[in-house]
Amino acid sequence: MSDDSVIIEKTEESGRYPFQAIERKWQTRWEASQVYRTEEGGDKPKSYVLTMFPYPSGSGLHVGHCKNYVPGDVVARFRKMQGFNVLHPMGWDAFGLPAEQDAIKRGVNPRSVVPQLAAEYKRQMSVLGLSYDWTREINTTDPAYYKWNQWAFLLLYKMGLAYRKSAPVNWCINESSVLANEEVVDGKCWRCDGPVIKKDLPQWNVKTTAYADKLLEGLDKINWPEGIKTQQRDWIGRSEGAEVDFETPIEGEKITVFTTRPDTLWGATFLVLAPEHPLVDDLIGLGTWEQNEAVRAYRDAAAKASEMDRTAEGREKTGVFTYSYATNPVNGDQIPIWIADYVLMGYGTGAIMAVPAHDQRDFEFARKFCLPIVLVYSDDETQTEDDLTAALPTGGTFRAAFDTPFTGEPNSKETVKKVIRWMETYVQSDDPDNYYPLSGFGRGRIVYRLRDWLLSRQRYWGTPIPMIHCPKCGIVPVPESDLPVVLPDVENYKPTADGRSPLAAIESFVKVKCPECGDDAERETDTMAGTVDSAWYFLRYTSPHNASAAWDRAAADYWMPVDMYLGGREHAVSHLLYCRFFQHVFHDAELIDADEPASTLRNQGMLNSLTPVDADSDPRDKKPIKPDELVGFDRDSWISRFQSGGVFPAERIMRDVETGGGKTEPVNIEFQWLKMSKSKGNATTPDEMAEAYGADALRMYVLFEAPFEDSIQWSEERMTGTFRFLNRVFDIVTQICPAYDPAYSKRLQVTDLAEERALRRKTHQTIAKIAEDIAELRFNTAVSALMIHTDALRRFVAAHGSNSPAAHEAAATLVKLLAPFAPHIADELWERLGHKDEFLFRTDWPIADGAVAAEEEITLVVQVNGKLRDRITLPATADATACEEAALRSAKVMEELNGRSPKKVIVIPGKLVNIVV
RNA sequence: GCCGAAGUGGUGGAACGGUAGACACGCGCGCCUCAAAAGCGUGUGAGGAAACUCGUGCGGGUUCGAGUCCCGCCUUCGGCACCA
Repeated sequence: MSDDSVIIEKTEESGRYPFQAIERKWQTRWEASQVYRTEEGGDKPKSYVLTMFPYPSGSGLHVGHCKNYVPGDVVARFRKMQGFNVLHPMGWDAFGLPAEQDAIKRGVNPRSVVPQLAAEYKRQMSVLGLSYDWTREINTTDPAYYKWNQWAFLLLYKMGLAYRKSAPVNWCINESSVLANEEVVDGKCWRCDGPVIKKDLPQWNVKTTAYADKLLEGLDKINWPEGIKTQQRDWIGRSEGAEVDFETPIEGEKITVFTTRPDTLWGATFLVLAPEHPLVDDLIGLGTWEQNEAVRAYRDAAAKASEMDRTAEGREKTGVFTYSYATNPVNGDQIPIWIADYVLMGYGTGAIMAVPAHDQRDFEFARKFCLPIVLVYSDDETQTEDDLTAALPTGGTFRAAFDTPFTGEPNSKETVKKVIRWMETYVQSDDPDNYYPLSGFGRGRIVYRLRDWLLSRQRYWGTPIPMIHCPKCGIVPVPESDLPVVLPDVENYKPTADGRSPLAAIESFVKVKCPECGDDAERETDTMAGTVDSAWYFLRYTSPHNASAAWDRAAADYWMPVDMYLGGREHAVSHLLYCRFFQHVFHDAELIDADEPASTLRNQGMLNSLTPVDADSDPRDKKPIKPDELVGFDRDSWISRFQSGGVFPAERIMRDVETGGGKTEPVNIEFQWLKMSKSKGNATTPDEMAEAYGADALRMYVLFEAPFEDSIQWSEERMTGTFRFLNRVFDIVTQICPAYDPAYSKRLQVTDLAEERALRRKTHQTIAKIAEDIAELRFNTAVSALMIHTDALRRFVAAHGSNSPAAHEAAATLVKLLAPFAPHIADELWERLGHKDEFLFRTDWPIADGAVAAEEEITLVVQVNGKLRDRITLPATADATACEEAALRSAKVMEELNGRSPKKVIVIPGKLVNIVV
């Protein structure tokens, strides 16, 4: 390593430390010596630090990515120095639409683009000094990776968790692609904002619903942010209630509804079916031709309407009567059957009993269509339905009018349970005058809002689903020994007109022999959703090169679960739910010990950039304008102009795509803090910042500027703070270097010099403080503590010179504590202190000596009636009595008391005395 | 509408129920310099000459003591939204 021991001197004229040379030098050395290779085994504890892996796009990294990657890097480096075996890997989540769309646009195969993009990301990550073990790099588009997606799919299939079903799906017209529910935002496609309609296609689904309860229970034992847990609970949406059967005029067909309020059955005055309900067709035909046409028209309109139209805010209830009636099982009433789109086929049974007196939606529907309203609960028996202006979901007692065992019961969960028990056992009566149902017309049931995971995509750039359709044998899984089913090259990336994936057009891919009968068969042409790739990638990192299994059992059991998982809040219910599902499935299949993927999860904040936007665009979502589209754009002066005078006019260049020429048109400009992204034109690259201030200063800036979970308002100006700090560190440590004795600890002893003791105290307090702060992800206060410590050292050296072992201890400790945050300058200064051929990554975290860290004196705060009146310095040994006496002796207190005697004295020894008069 | 997070100087932000504003940006003054930049030192919540007083979105409460805990509002930002 001595071959490149470049002597780097501070460039005198600039007054800045030579960060560029230092960073290049150490990045080269780290790479050459493979310092970040994961170590396993020994008797060290393990720590798996994982940052969500990126989708490598063509625009590369910007400084906003530092908000994700730098904190993880600090934790990984810290744990390593603390003596853990650390797994800190990185990879590429590279399947999916953006690469494919780019391919369509530019006519290139994503297969050839992904490695270039990944290489560029990797280069930029190295510029930032991130300590990834690149020998464990994974790429989801590598057949050696997605082979195991296919293996996992076959496992789900064998476990009965994967099934094919023709179902209405979200279909984005623009992208000609199926979307998962969470990919539909406000009824529009999350990616292109295009309209989303319902379309019937045979789809592969996975029974996540079978794991609903396990996914709920698992939340209780993991240390994840409460907000994420709440979102997952809401998404799963467990709801306890009952199914109730209603007889219909159609022979042998019942309508089963789901209700959370079976206790209000006596108030059910009509039924409502979802337009897609299978019985709708049978019910049509019982009315006149015109009537049936109206029902048909309504159903067809509902099918065509986009999700946005159907769920639009404050929308008036719509619906249509089927001219059929069902029988209310508790009283034999014939109640009308309606169809309305506020009832959703995907939830419960797709049918409800409407109880307008106690449900607001049913109430609105009943009032609009003049349907009867019957109160089941009321405050008194004289209350009538006519007075109602809104439904009464709570309150009141069960009315006497219904001749049930429930008269007088409160409107409560207990009553609901009683009714369910009664329903399940209710038997027919002999009394011919009363209508009584057959026994068991209803039963308790739990339903979930969670729907099964739709993972078919009619797209090219994804993992082929390893299934074969045989005319004789039906659906046959590809034998495991034939995996991977390799994604072939393709000429055309667009889906076929019938909605099948581009793979359907490749005969050599589609044509296959059935593994069971050997006859001609066809391959499945759907590919998997990208969320499959990320649902188990953390397991692959534990043994990324294993060719015979998705993971090595021993390695996975050693590293799992992830100890610290860092990523954005936007994955709350998609990725973070699916990866938990996979982990539970693998656990149940006895393939892994851990049943949860990550014991601790934390969400970092965003990094926002002050961005010029079109002031006249949609106020909730103002359109950013790229700087190069604005005539005479000057960031600083435009921002100050906006801040002093608000919106102002400018000229925007409208490029003509065909001719390449441009004309301008007027636009009103304002500035908004928007999440940094290349597509908005508001991004700054880490390369620029590393060039101007160094990666270390950039790292420290994103750590220092705001708490980990908060957003940062990007400001290059403010980065000067951490940059100046690193310069001061460089100056003071290099100043100490000539006198520095690496064996300083032998010379450390109890000293008469108070300043020396104070410096050592600060050193040891800082060690403890930084360790605590990193463990809690409080990087901003950790950086602050480093600044305070550096300042203490500088003052000490200014006053007492650099010969003191206390100063050497402070300097060496400072460099070590700095290492997780600013690894380049730390390694450089460590070397300059004489520790040749060492990497701080491989050294030990300093140990705080509690005795040295203990304060000698305390500042006693003296309050009178809770107001600060005096501060007294006392020896740290002062006990409660000494504190109280000192406080009462205080001249300021005597003046304040003015002869009055204290009523009460509160003493917190060593801290505070409060005298109450 | 429901759920979640948060409101502290000119700015980003500190603060186990115990000195509000650590640390930093900006700004003022001083040193260095022919001058500037950089750097170093120093000051910087508001009012006041000072002693002091007032100050953590608003209104109550608990407490010897509240930015912190409780109740009710207001505002901002996320997420969900006819889920029977």
